[in-house]
Amino acid sequence: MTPLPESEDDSRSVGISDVAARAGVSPGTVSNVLNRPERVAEPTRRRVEQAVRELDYVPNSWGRSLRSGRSDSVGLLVLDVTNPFFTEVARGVEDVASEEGLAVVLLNSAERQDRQQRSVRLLAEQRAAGAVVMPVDGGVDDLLWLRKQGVPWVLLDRGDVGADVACSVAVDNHAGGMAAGRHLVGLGHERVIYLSGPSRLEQCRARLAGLRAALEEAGIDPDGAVRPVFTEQLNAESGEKAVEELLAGGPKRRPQAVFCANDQLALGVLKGLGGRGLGVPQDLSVVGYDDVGFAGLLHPGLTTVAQPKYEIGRAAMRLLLSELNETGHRHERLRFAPELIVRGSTAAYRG
Amino acid sequence: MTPLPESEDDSRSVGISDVAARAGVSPGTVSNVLNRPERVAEPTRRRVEQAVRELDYVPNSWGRSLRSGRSDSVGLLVLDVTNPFFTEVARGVEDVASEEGLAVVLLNSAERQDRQQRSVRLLAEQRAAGAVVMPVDGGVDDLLWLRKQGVPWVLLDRGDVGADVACSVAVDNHAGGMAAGRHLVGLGHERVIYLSGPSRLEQCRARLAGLRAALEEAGIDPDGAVRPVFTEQLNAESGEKAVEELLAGGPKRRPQAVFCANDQLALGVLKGLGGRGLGVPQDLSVVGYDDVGFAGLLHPGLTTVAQPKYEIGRAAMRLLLSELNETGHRHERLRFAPELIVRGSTAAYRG
DNA sequence: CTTGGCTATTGACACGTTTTAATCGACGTG
DNA sequence: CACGTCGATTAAAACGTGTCAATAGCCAAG
Repeated sequence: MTPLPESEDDSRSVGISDVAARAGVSPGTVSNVLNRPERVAEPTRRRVEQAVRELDYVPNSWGRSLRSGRSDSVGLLVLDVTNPFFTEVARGVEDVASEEGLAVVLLNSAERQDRQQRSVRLLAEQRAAGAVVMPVDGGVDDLLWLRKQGVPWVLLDRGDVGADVACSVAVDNHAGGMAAGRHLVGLGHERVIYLSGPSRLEQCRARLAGLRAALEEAGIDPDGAVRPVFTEQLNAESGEKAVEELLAGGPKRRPQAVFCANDQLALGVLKGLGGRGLGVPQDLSVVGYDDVGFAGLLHPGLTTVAQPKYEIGRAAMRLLLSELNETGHRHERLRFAPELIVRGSTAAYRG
Repeated sequence: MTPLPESEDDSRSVGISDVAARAGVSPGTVSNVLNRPERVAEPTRRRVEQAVRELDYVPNSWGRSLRSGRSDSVGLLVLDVTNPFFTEVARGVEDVASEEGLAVVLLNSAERQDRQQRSVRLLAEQRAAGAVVMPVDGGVDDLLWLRKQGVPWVLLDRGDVGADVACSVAVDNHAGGMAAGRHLVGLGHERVIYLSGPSRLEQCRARLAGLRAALEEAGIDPDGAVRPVFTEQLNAESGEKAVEELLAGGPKRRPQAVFCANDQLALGVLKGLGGRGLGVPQDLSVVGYDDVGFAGLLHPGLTTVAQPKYEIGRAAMRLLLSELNETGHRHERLRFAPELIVRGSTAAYRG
């Protein structure tokens, strides 16, 4: 049996000089035809392009980057790949990057400091062009080191870090908490629980502050009216588990509303309340945060504070691009406004 | 004012030869100390390590890869970053890769052929060590080209492609459809709608076939009993929109159960039914597929066919690793078994 | 015919590493 | 003392590309 006349790439991969040889020109010319086609005369360019096609040549980006000192991939460091908030952001980042011909390396810190450190190290070794980062809540020392290594980054969803350190894009969490608070006050609720994530998260604290500000604004003493309850994680299991604590104190002291730092938490709360025979919104109003995909599809629909997730991702990537391109760059703080979306899970207090 | 005695990295990035100079050895020795420490004598090794620390040297992976011909990053090409099924898989892939010191480049084809092609091209240019791929349903020509370029890959969630082409890991969709079917038959349902995604998706077709097989097994003619309804996409919006068609034909011909190809679809269906005043499971049973996070937290809980998403990801990455390491590699087909999870959304038919 | 100017192309080097073969020094053995 | 051996280190050659100064070719002007 004679082997099929396969194409001739059985050898090691084909390099720029192979193409040059085939087209009867020098490697430098091939490089020019690839990178600055205007500098090379029409007929030679056509010959080279033909050779590229015939040999199925694909340039080696290591060599390119090594020589030019420029990489065309950026990092995206998130806290949790499985969180719908982050994936929506990731989609935004990816879309803009891909428009620009940049590849996105997704890194998942799983909210652990050591994994963040490893990821940062990797970005430095890869000499990534830049990164979009949602840091774990410890210090930003890793990140500062990364910038000193020549990899700039944009901060995502951390409103507390100043513009002296880096560009950042975030949503005004205080305003979000306030919007939720005003809504609840408007419905007549005066005894509300704030179901927070871990207290170390700046986002959680800012939302609480907003909620309290809304009550104060209405002449209600926030210390008496809002009780914060902290959970270990921002997921549904934590929310469901917290229900017991929410209801502690018996029916007389039962809260009139629960404002959750997260839709996942709210989901767990809804589940837990349902299991205990409490109706939403008849017995209790529930407000979430984020407006993730399922929020509008629950029954009742979840009233929640929406964040422009996809747009956040796009904006962060754009900020990074401008930092990469502009020569005299000044850091910029971008703040989006959250939007309250009223659905069926909140109703007037029937006192 | 004298400037602070900053560390001396104001110059361009520090290379291996800088370290060598500082430690009073040759670059080769530094390389050895980094890669094969046993070959270098104790005192020199210590000197070099010290110099590395003092200069804060971080090796440049381009140079390394260029020379050694080996990359330490693998691609993960998914159909939709925002789909919880994929993100869970991604987490599995990432975890195994990170154990092995490999970086994962996440690429999103958004189910579009052109974006898949671009991604494949990128992997070739980057000379990725390998890839885990969930291809769009067109042909696998792009992928075959990629392998010819020297980048091996493992197929994910596509049961129809043979082991002659590549390793693959998937879940037995036929068995999953059958499990759902048997469950519904056991509850007495004999008029069920299969709410499929696009008919071109092999997964959707296989699940339908399984459903039909279960009915046939019970002595019911599948052609009369199950009506397939196709949607454009596998998301909640499509599911909600499809409700109208599900109910077409009036209350007399109303289906007794709906089996959805996807939990997102099922979510939309639940929402749509609720809006029309139909109760689940009293008026209609609903079954989903995947068992994504919110499935158990809905009210009622969604009966669904669970897939070991995280394990799939891990297995795929392991398969890829073995292909990278083994010399004489033979492609392997790995098949996971789905598991039916019965919750509140299904009940016996009250005829 | 010579000179100058312009364009298209070419060599050669640099990028930061790894790796191989060669060198060096020291030490034990005949 | 000569010789071989062995371990530690080094010098130099790759890897595939981009860039830049230099060159060849060509035409028009002097």
